[in-house]
Amino acid sequence: MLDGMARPMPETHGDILAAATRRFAATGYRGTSLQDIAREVGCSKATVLYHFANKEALLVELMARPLEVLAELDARLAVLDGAAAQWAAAEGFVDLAVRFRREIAVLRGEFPELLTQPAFAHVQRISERLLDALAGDCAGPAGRIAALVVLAGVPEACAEFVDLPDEELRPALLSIARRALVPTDPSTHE
Amino acid sequence: MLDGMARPMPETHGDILAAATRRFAATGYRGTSLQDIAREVGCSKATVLYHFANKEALLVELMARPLEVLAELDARLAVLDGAAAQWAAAEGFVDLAVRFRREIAVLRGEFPELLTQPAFAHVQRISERLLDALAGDCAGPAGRIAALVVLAGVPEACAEFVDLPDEELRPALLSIARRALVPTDPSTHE
DNA sequence: GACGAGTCTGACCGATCGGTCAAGGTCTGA
DNA sequence: TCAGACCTTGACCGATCGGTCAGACTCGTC
Repeated sequence: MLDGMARPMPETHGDILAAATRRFAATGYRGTSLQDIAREVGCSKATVLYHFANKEALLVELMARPLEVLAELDARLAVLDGAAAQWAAAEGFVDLAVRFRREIAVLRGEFPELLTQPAFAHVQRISERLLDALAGDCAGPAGRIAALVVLAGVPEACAEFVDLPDEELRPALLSIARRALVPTDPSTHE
Repeated sequence: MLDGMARPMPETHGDILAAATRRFAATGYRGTSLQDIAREVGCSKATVLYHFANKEALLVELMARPLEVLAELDARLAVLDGAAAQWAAAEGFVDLAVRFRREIAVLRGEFPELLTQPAFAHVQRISERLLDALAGDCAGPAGRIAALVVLAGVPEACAEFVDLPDEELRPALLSIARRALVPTDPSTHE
Protein backbone atom coordinates (compact mmCIF):
# COMPACT_ATOMS: atom_id res chain seq x y z
CA MET A 1 0.00 0.00 0.00
CA LEU A 2 2.94 2.31 0.71
CA ASP A 3 4.89 1.37 -2.38
CA GLY A 4 3.99 2.27 -5.93
CA MET A 5 3.41 -1.32 -6.96
CA ALA A 6 2.81 -3.95 -4.30
CA ARG A 7 1.75 -6.89 -6.52
CA PRO A 8 2.67 -7.91 -10.09
CA MET A 9 -0.90 -6.75 -10.91
CA PRO A 10 -1.85 -7.31 -14.48
CA GLU A 11 -5.31 -8.26 -13.22
CA THR A 12 -6.15 -4.85 -11.74
CA HIS A 13 -8.15 -3.99 -14.84
CA GLY A 14 -10.36 -7.04 -14.35
CA ASP A 15 -10.65 -6.48 -10.62
CA ILE A 16 -11.94 -2.97 -11.21
CA LEU A 17 -14.42 -4.17 -13.82
CA ALA A 18 -15.72 -6.87 -11.48
CA ALA A 19 -16.07 -4.42 -8.60
CA ALA A 20 -17.86 -1.94 -10.85
CA THR A 21 -20.30 -4.65 -11.93
CA ARG A 22 -21.13 -5.45 -8.31
CA ARG A 23 -21.52 -1.83 -7.26
CA PHE A 24 -23.53 -0.78 -10.32
CA ALA A 25 -25.84 -3.75 -9.84
CA ALA A 26 -26.29 -2.92 -6.15
CA THR A 27 -26.83 0.85 -6.28
CA GLY A 28 -27.20 1.69 -9.97
CA TYR A 29 -24.89 3.46 -12.40
CA ARG A 30 -25.64 6.97 -11.22
CA GLY A 31 -25.82 5.83 -7.62
CA THR A 32 -22.26 4.51 -7.69
CA SER A 33 -19.29 6.88 -7.52
CA LEU A 34 -15.79 6.12 -8.77
CA GLN A 35 -14.76 6.41 -5.14
CA ASP A 36 -17.17 3.57 -4.25
CA ILE A 37 -15.59 1.33 -6.87
CA ALA A 38 -12.05 2.24 -5.81
CA ARG A 39 -12.91 1.47 -2.19
CA GLU A 40 -14.25 -1.98 -3.13
CA VAL A 41 -11.14 -2.77 -5.17
CA GLY A 42 -8.82 -1.38 -2.51
CA CYS A 43 -7.12 1.20 -4.70
CA SER A 44 -7.39 4.93 -5.32
CA LYS A 45 -9.93 6.63 -7.55
CA ALA A 46 -7.04 7.78 -9.75
CA THR A 47 -6.13 4.15 -10.39
CA VAL A 48 -9.64 3.43 -11.63
CA LEU A 49 -9.30 6.31 -14.06
CA TYR A 50 -5.86 5.11 -15.12
CA HIS A 51 -7.35 1.81 -16.33
CA PHE A 52 -10.56 3.32 -17.74
CA ALA A 53 -10.83 6.60 -19.61
CA ASN A 54 -13.92 7.65 -17.65
CA LYS A 55 -16.95 6.31 -15.84
CA GLU A 56 -18.84 5.61 -19.05
CA ALA A 57 -15.96 3.49 -20.37
CA LEU A 58 -16.52 1.13 -17.43
CA LEU A 59 -20.13 0.71 -18.43
CA VAL A 60 -19.30 0.24 -22.10
CA GLU A 61 -16.73 -2.49 -21.45
CA LEU A 62 -19.08 -4.11 -18.96
CA MET A 63 -21.88 -4.33 -21.50
CA ALA A 64 -19.73 -5.21 -24.51
CA ARG A 65 -20.39 -8.97 -24.51
CA PRO A 66 -24.12 -8.78 -23.68
CA LEU A 67 -24.64 -6.21 -26.41
CA GLU A 68 -22.69 -8.35 -28.87
CA VAL A 69 -25.01 -11.26 -28.16
CA LEU A 70 -28.02 -8.96 -28.38
CA ALA A 71 -26.89 -7.85 -31.84
CA GLU A 72 -26.58 -11.51 -32.87
CA LEU A 73 -30.14 -12.12 -31.69
CA ASP A 74 -31.29 -9.09 -33.65
CA ALA A 75 -29.66 -10.44 -36.81
CA ARG A 76 -31.29 -13.82 -36.31
CA LEU A 77 -34.73 -12.23 -35.89
CA ALA A 78 -34.34 -10.06 -38.99
CA VAL A 79 -34.99 -13.00 -41.32
CA LEU A 80 -38.09 -14.17 -39.44
CA ASP A 81 -41.58 -12.79 -38.97
CA GLY A 82 -44.94 -13.61 -37.45
CA ALA A 83 -45.18 -16.43 -34.93
CA ALA A 84 -41.71 -17.75 -35.74
CA ALA A 85 -40.13 -14.38 -34.93
CA GLN A 86 -42.19 -14.06 -31.76
CA TRP A 87 -41.11 -17.49 -30.58
CA ALA A 88 -37.44 -16.95 -31.40
CA ALA A 89 -37.48 -13.51 -29.78
CA ALA A 90 -38.86 -14.89 -26.53
CA GLU A 91 -36.39 -17.75 -26.43
CA GLY A 92 -33.43 -15.60 -27.42
CA PHE A 93 -34.27 -12.82 -25.00
CA VAL A 94 -34.77 -15.14 -22.03
CA ASP A 95 -31.49 -16.83 -22.89
CA LEU A 96 -29.68 -13.50 -23.02
CA ALA A 97 -31.23 -12.25 -19.80
CA VAL A 98 -30.31 -15.41 -17.91
CA ARG A 99 -26.74 -15.62 -19.23
CA PHE A 100 -25.90 -12.01 -18.54
CA ARG A 101 -28.14 -11.38 -15.56
CA ARG A 102 -25.30 -9.87 -13.52
CA GLU A 103 -24.49 -7.35 -16.22
CA ILE A 104 -28.14 -6.64 -16.97
CA ALA A 105 -28.82 -5.92 -13.32
CA VAL A 106 -26.61 -2.87 -13.84
CA LEU A 107 -29.22 -1.29 -16.08
CA ARG A 108 -32.06 -1.55 -13.56
CA GLY A 109 -34.33 1.36 -14.18
CA GLU A 110 -31.65 3.53 -15.70
CA PHE A 111 -32.04 1.78 -19.02
CA PRO A 112 -33.81 4.65 -20.83
CA GLU A 113 -31.32 7.30 -19.76
CA LEU A 114 -28.27 5.12 -20.32
CA LEU A 115 -29.42 4.48 -23.87
CA THR A 116 -29.16 8.18 -24.63
CA GLN A 117 -25.38 7.96 -24.28
CA PRO A 118 -23.83 7.91 -27.76
CA ALA A 119 -22.01 4.64 -27.13
CA PHE A 120 -25.38 2.87 -26.90
CA ALA A 121 -27.20 4.63 -29.72
CA HIS A 122 -27.74 1.45 -31.76
CA VAL A 123 -29.21 -0.43 -28.79
CA GLN A 124 -32.28 1.79 -28.93
CA ARG A 125 -33.21 0.55 -32.38
CA ILE A 126 -32.40 -3.04 -31.57
CA SER A 127 -34.59 -3.08 -28.49
CA GLU A 128 -37.43 -1.52 -30.47
CA ARG A 129 -37.19 -4.31 -33.03
CA LEU A 130 -37.08 -6.85 -30.23
CA LEU A 131 -40.23 -5.35 -28.76
CA ASP A 132 -41.94 -5.55 -32.15
CA ALA A 133 -40.99 -9.19 -32.52
CA LEU A 134 -42.24 -10.04 -29.02
CA ALA A 135 -45.48 -8.17 -29.67
CA GLY A 136 -46.26 -10.32 -32.70
CA ASP A 137 -48.81 -9.23 -35.28
CA CYS A 138 -51.55 -8.71 -32.74
CA ALA A 139 -53.83 -5.82 -33.64
CA GLY A 140 -54.27 -3.16 -30.97
CA PRO A 141 -51.94 -2.42 -28.08
CA ALA A 142 -52.43 -5.74 -26.25
CA GLY A 143 -49.46 -7.37 -27.95
CA ARG A 144 -47.13 -4.50 -27.25
CA ILE A 145 -48.26 -4.28 -23.64
CA ALA A 146 -47.53 -7.97 -23.11
CA ALA A 147 -44.17 -7.58 -24.84
CA LEU A 148 -43.24 -4.74 -22.52
CA VAL A 149 -44.22 -6.67 -19.41
CA VAL A 150 -41.94 -9.49 -20.54
CA LEU A 151 -39.15 -7.16 -21.66
CA ALA A 152 -39.09 -5.39 -18.30
CA GLY A 153 -40.10 -8.21 -15.99
CA VAL A 154 -37.72 -10.92 -17.15
CA PRO A 155 -34.49 -8.97 -16.53
CA GLU A 156 -35.79 -7.86 -13.16
CA ALA A 157 -36.53 -11.44 -12.14
CA CYS A 158 -33.07 -12.46 -13.39
CA ALA A 159 -31.43 -9.76 -11.34
CA GLU A 160 -33.32 -10.90 -8.28
CA PHE A 161 -32.53 -14.61 -8.69
CA VAL A 162 -28.81 -14.22 -9.41
CA ASP A 163 -27.94 -17.28 -7.35
CA LEU A 164 -30.45 -19.66 -8.90
CA PRO A 165 -28.75 -22.00 -11.42
CA ASP A 166 -29.36 -21.28 -15.10
CA GLU A 167 -30.98 -24.67 -15.68
CA GLU A 168 -33.73 -23.78 -13.24
CA LEU A 169 -34.19 -20.11 -14.09
CA ARG A 170 -34.26 -20.35 -17.88
CA PRO A 171 -37.11 -22.84 -18.37
CA ALA A 172 -39.23 -21.11 -15.73
CA LEU A 173 -38.83 -17.74 -17.42
CA LEU A 174 -39.38 -19.13 -20.89
CA SER A 175 -42.60 -20.73 -19.74
CA ILE A 176 -43.78 -17.47 -18.22
CA ALA A 177 -42.90 -15.50 -21.35
CA ARG A 178 -44.75 -17.91 -23.61
CA ARG A 179 -47.87 -17.76 -21.49
CA ALA A 180 -47.78 -13.98 -21.11
CA LEU A 181 -47.22 -13.09 -24.77
CA VAL A 182 -50.34 -12.68 -26.86
CA PRO A 183 -50.42 -15.21 -29.73
CA THR A 184 -49.71 -13.77 -33.15
CA ASP A 185 -52.93 -12.91 -34.94
CA PRO A 186 -53.56 -15.81 -37.33
CA SER A 187 -55.67 -13.63 -39.64
CA THR A 188 -52.56 -11.81 -40.85
CA HIS A 189 -50.55 -14.99 -41.41
CA GLU A 190 -52.31 -17.97 -42.91
CA MET B 1 -40.65 37.65 -11.61
CA LEU B 2 -39.12 40.85 -10.29
CA ASP B 3 -41.60 41.32 -7.48
CA GLY B 4 -41.87 39.25 -4.38
CA MET B 5 -45.25 37.83 -5.32
CA ALA B 6 -46.40 38.06 -8.91
CA ARG B 7 -49.56 35.89 -8.72
CA PRO B 8 -52.09 35.27 -5.96
CA MET B 9 -50.39 31.84 -5.80
CA PRO B 10 -51.89 29.51 -3.28
CA GLU B 11 -51.37 26.74 -5.88
CA THR B 12 -47.59 26.94 -5.95
CA HIS B 13 -47.39 23.92 -3.68
CA GLY B 14 -49.40 21.84 -6.14
CA ASP B 15 -47.51 23.21 -9.13
CA ILE B 16 -44.22 22.13 -7.60
CA LEU B 17 -45.56 18.68 -6.79
CA ALA B 18 -46.83 18.22 -10.34
CA ALA B 19 -43.54 19.39 -11.83
CA ALA B 20 -41.62 17.06 -9.52
CA THR B 21 -43.79 14.13 -10.62
CA ARG B 22 -43.04 14.84 -14.26
CA ARG B 23 -39.31 15.30 -13.74
CA PHE B 24 -38.91 12.29 -11.43
CA ALA B 25 -40.82 10.14 -13.91
CA ALA B 26 -38.67 11.37 -16.79
CA THR B 27 -35.19 11.18 -15.27
CA GLY B 28 -35.59 9.36 -11.96
CA TYR B 29 -35.45 10.60 -8.38
CA ARG B 30 -31.69 10.75 -8.15
CA GLY B 31 -31.42 12.03 -11.69
CA THR B 32 -33.56 15.07 -10.94
CA SER B 33 -32.17 18.05 -9.05
CA LEU B 34 -34.19 20.61 -7.12
CA GLN B 35 -32.92 23.10 -9.66
CA ASP B 36 -34.55 21.04 -12.46
CA ILE B 37 -37.88 21.12 -10.66
CA ALA B 38 -37.62 24.84 -9.94
CA ARG B 39 -36.84 25.53 -13.59
CA GLU B 40 -39.91 23.58 -14.72
CA VAL B 41 -42.16 25.45 -12.27
CA GLY B 42 -40.57 28.78 -13.09
CA CYS B 43 -39.46 29.65 -9.58
CA SER B 44 -36.27 29.52 -7.58
CA LYS B 45 -34.85 26.47 -5.86
CA ALA B 46 -35.33 28.25 -2.54
CA THR B 47 -39.07 28.44 -3.23
CA VAL B 48 -39.22 24.69 -3.73
CA LEU B 49 -37.54 24.23 -0.36
CA TYR B 50 -39.91 26.73 1.23
CA HIS B 51 -42.90 24.54 0.31
CA PHE B 52 -41.20 21.21 1.01
CA ALA B 53 -38.82 20.52 3.87
CA ASN B 54 -36.40 18.67 1.60
CA LYS B 55 -36.17 16.58 -1.53
CA GLU B 56 -37.40 13.44 0.20
CA ALA B 57 -40.54 15.26 1.40
CA LEU B 58 -41.49 15.77 -2.24
CA LEU B 59 -41.26 12.06 -2.85
CA VAL B 60 -43.18 11.20 0.31
CA GLU B 61 -46.09 13.52 -0.49
CA LEU B 62 -46.06 12.31 -4.08
CA MET B 63 -46.42 8.69 -3.02
CA ALA B 64 -48.83 9.25 -0.15
CA ARG B 65 -52.04 8.29 -1.97
CA PRO B 66 -50.62 5.31 -3.90
CA LEU B 67 -49.11 3.93 -0.70
CA GLU B 68 -52.39 4.42 1.11
CA VAL B 69 -54.17 2.37 -1.53
CA LEU B 70 -51.38 -0.21 -1.41
CA ALA B 71 -51.90 -0.56 2.34
CA GLU B 72 -55.63 -1.08 1.75
CA LEU B 73 -54.85 -3.83 -0.74
CA ASP B 74 -52.51 -5.41 1.78
CA ALA B 75 -55.25 -5.43 4.40
CA ARG B 76 -57.70 -7.01 1.98
CA LEU B 77 -55.21 -9.76 1.11
CA ALA B 78 -54.44 -10.52 4.74
CA VAL B 79 -57.72 -12.42 5.21
CA LEU B 80 -57.32 -14.52 2.07
CA ASP B 81 -55.01 -17.30 1.03
CA GLY B 82 -54.34 -19.76 -1.78
CA ALA B 83 -55.92 -19.15 -5.16
CA ALA B 84 -58.31 -16.50 -3.81
CA ALA B 85 -55.41 -14.43 -2.51
CA GLN B 86 -53.48 -14.89 -5.74
CA TRP B 87 -56.43 -13.75 -7.81
CA ALA B 88 -57.19 -10.76 -5.61
CA ALA B 89 -53.52 -9.78 -5.51
CA ALA B 90 -53.26 -9.75 -9.29
CA GLU B 91 -56.44 -7.75 -9.73
CA GLY B 92 -55.61 -5.31 -6.94
CA PHE B 93 -52.05 -4.77 -8.07
CA VAL B 94 -52.97 -4.16 -11.71
CA ASP B 95 -55.65 -1.74 -10.56
CA LEU B 96 -53.17 0.13 -8.39
CA ALA B 97 -50.52 0.24 -11.10
CA VAL B 98 -52.94 1.58 -13.70
CA ARG B 99 -54.53 4.18 -11.43
CA PHE B 100 -51.24 5.59 -10.18
CA ARG B 101 -49.06 4.92 -13.18
CA ARG B 102 -47.72 8.48 -13.25
CA GLU B 103 -46.61 8.28 -9.63
CA ILE B 104 -45.29 4.75 -9.97
CA ALA B 105 -43.18 5.75 -12.95
CA VAL B 106 -41.21 7.82 -10.44
CA LEU B 107 -39.89 4.68 -8.80
CA ARG B 108 -38.52 3.17 -11.99
CA GLY B 109 -35.50 1.14 -11.05
CA GLU B 110 -34.78 3.09 -7.91
CA PHE B 111 -37.42 1.17 -6.02
CA PRO B 112 -35.01 -0.90 -3.89
CA GLU B 113 -32.90 2.05 -2.78
CA LEU B 114 -35.85 4.35 -2.18
CA LEU B 115 -37.38 1.73 0.10
CA THR B 116 -34.38 1.99 2.42
CA GLN B 117 -35.44 5.53 3.34
CA PRO B 118 -37.11 5.44 6.76
CA ALA B 119 -40.33 7.04 5.46
CA PHE B 120 -40.96 3.93 3.34
CA ALA B 121 -39.89 1.26 5.82
CA HIS B 122 -43.31 -0.42 5.95
CA VAL B 123 -43.57 -0.66 2.16
CA GLN B 124 -40.82 -3.27 2.15
CA ARG B 125 -42.91 -5.70 4.16
CA ILE B 126 -46.10 -4.97 2.23
CA SER B 127 -44.44 -5.63 -1.11
CA GLU B 128 -43.00 -8.88 0.21
CA ARG B 129 -46.47 -10.04 1.24
CA LEU B 130 -47.79 -8.97 -2.15
CA LEU B 131 -45.10 -11.04 -3.83
CA ASP B 132 -46.03 -14.03 -1.68
CA ALA B 133 -49.68 -13.69 -2.60
CA LEU B 134 -48.90 -13.41 -6.31
CA ALA B 135 -46.59 -16.42 -6.11
CA GLY B 136 -49.38 -18.61 -4.75
CA ASP B 137 -48.64 -21.89 -3.05
CA CYS B 138 -46.58 -23.24 -5.92
CA ALA B 139 -43.71 -25.42 -4.75
CA GLY B 140 -40.26 -24.41 -6.00
CA PRO B 141 -39.21 -21.01 -7.26
CA ALA B 142 -41.43 -20.98 -10.39
CA GLY B 143 -44.27 -19.20 -8.63
CA ARG B 144 -42.02 -16.54 -7.16
CA ILE B 145 -40.28 -15.98 -10.47
CA ALA B 146 -43.59 -15.45 -12.23
CA ALA B 147 -44.74 -13.13 -9.44
CA LEU B 148 -41.60 -11.03 -9.84
CA VAL B 149 -42.00 -10.77 -13.60
CA VAL B 150 -45.52 -9.45 -13.06
CA LEU B 151 -44.54 -7.22 -10.16
CA ALA B 152 -41.78 -5.57 -12.18
CA GLY B 153 -43.26 -5.75 -15.67
CA VAL B 154 -46.72 -4.35 -15.01
CA PRO B 155 -45.58 -0.99 -13.57
CA GLU B 156 -43.05 -0.62 -16.36
CA ALA B 157 -45.72 -1.18 -18.99
CA CYS B 158 -47.98 1.29 -17.17
CA ALA B 159 -45.25 3.90 -17.16
CA GLU B 160 -44.72 3.39 -20.88
CA PHE B 161 -48.40 3.60 -21.81
CA VAL B 162 -49.27 6.67 -19.76
CA ASP B 163 -51.53 8.04 -22.46
CA LEU B 164 -53.56 4.89 -23.05
CA PRO B 165 -56.99 5.13 -21.37
CA ASP B 166 -57.49 3.08 -18.20
CA GLU B 167 -60.32 1.05 -19.74
CA GLU B 168 -57.94 -0.30 -22.35
CA LEU B 169 -54.81 -0.73 -20.25
CA ARG B 170 -56.35 -2.43 -17.22
CA PRO B 171 -58.02 -5.44 -18.87
CA ALA B 172 -54.98 -6.05 -21.08
CA LEU B 173 -52.64 -6.10 -18.09
CA LEU B 174 -54.98 -8.22 -15.98
CA SER B 175 -55.18 -10.77 -18.76
CA ILE B 176 -51.38 -10.88 -19.04
CA ALA B 177 -50.95 -11.23 -15.29
CA ARG B 178 -53.43 -14.09 -15.08
CA ARG B 179 -51.74 -15.99 -17.87
CA ALA B 180 -48.22 -15.39 -16.54
CA LEU B 181 -48.86 -16.36 -12.92
CA VAL B 182 -48.41 -20.02 -12.10
CA PRO B 183 -51.67 -21.54 -10.82
CA THR B 184 -51.75 -22.21 -7.10
CA ASP B 185 -50.78 -25.80 -6.37
CA PRO B 186 -54.09 -27.65 -5.83
CA SER B 187 -52.35 -30.37 -3.74
CA THR B 188 -51.87 -27.92 -0.87
CA HIS B 189 -55.45 -26.64 -0.99
CA GLU B 190 -58.11 -29.20 -1.69
C1' DG C 1 23.92 2.26 -13.21
C1' DA C 2 20.76 4.42 -16.40
C1' DC C 3 16.64 4.47 -18.68
C1' DG C 4 11.97 4.13 -20.34
C1' DA C 5 7.59 1.85 -19.99
C1' DG C 6 3.99 0.68 -16.97
C1' DT C 7 1.50 1.35 -12.60
C1' DC C 8 -0.23 3.83 -8.70
C1' DT C 9 -1.22 7.82 -5.79
C1' DG C 10 -2.36 12.37 -3.24
C1' DA C 11 -3.51 16.78 -4.25
C1' DC C 12 -6.17 19.43 -6.75
C1' DC C 13 -9.89 21.38 -10.13
C1' DG C 14 -14.52 23.16 -11.61
C1' DA C 15 -19.23 21.84 -11.45
C1' DT C 16 -23.18 20.52 -9.18
C1' DC C 17 -25.60 18.66 -5.43
C1' DG C 18 -29.10 19.41 -1.28
C1' DG C 19 -29.89 22.75 1.93
C1' DT C 20 -29.67 27.46 4.82
C1' DC C 21 -30.45 32.23 5.55
C1' DA C 22 -31.27 37.15 5.76
C1' DA C 23 -33.67 40.37 3.28
C1' DG C 24 -37.45 42.20 0.94
C1' DG C 25 -41.84 42.00 -1.24
C1' DT C 26 -47.34 41.44 -0.92
C1' DC C 27 -51.28 40.92 1.49
C1' DT C 28 -54.84 41.04 5.41
C1' DG C 29 -56.76 42.83 9.38
C1' DA C 30 -56.69 45.82 13.34
C1' DT D 1 -50.88 53.30 9.20
C1' DC D 2 -48.67 49.70 10.78
C1' DA D 3 -47.79 44.93 12.45
C1' DG D 4 -47.29 40.47 11.14
C1' DA D 5 -48.28 36.33 8.36
C1' DC D 6 -47.05 34.68 4.08
C1' DC D 7 -44.29 34.06 -0.03
C1' DT D 8 -40.13 34.53 -2.92
C1' DT D 9 -35.43 35.32 -3.83
C1' DG D 10 -30.12 35.62 -4.53
C1' DA D 11 -26.19 34.64 -2.16
C1' DC D 12 -24.01 31.41 0.14
C1' DC D 13 -22.47 26.81 2.50
C1' DG D 14 -20.15 22.18 2.88
C1' DA D 15 -20.05 17.91 0.57
C1' DT D 16 -19.44 15.17 -3.28
C1' DC D 17 -19.17 14.40 -8.01
C1' DG D 18 -16.15 13.06 -12.39
C1' DG D 19 -11.83 14.05 -13.98
C1' DT D 20 -6.63 15.91 -14.33
C1' DC D 21 -1.85 15.96 -13.25
C1' DA D 22 2.84 15.79 -11.60
C1' DG D 23 5.43 12.84 -9.19
C1' DA D 24 6.98 8.45 -7.22
C1' DC D 25 7.68 3.58 -7.32
C1' DT D 26 8.86 -1.05 -9.69
C1' DC D 27 10.24 -3.32 -13.17
C1' DG D 28 12.87 -5.41 -17.62
C1' DT D 29 16.51 -4.21 -20.62
C1' DC D 30 20.69 -2.33 -22.25
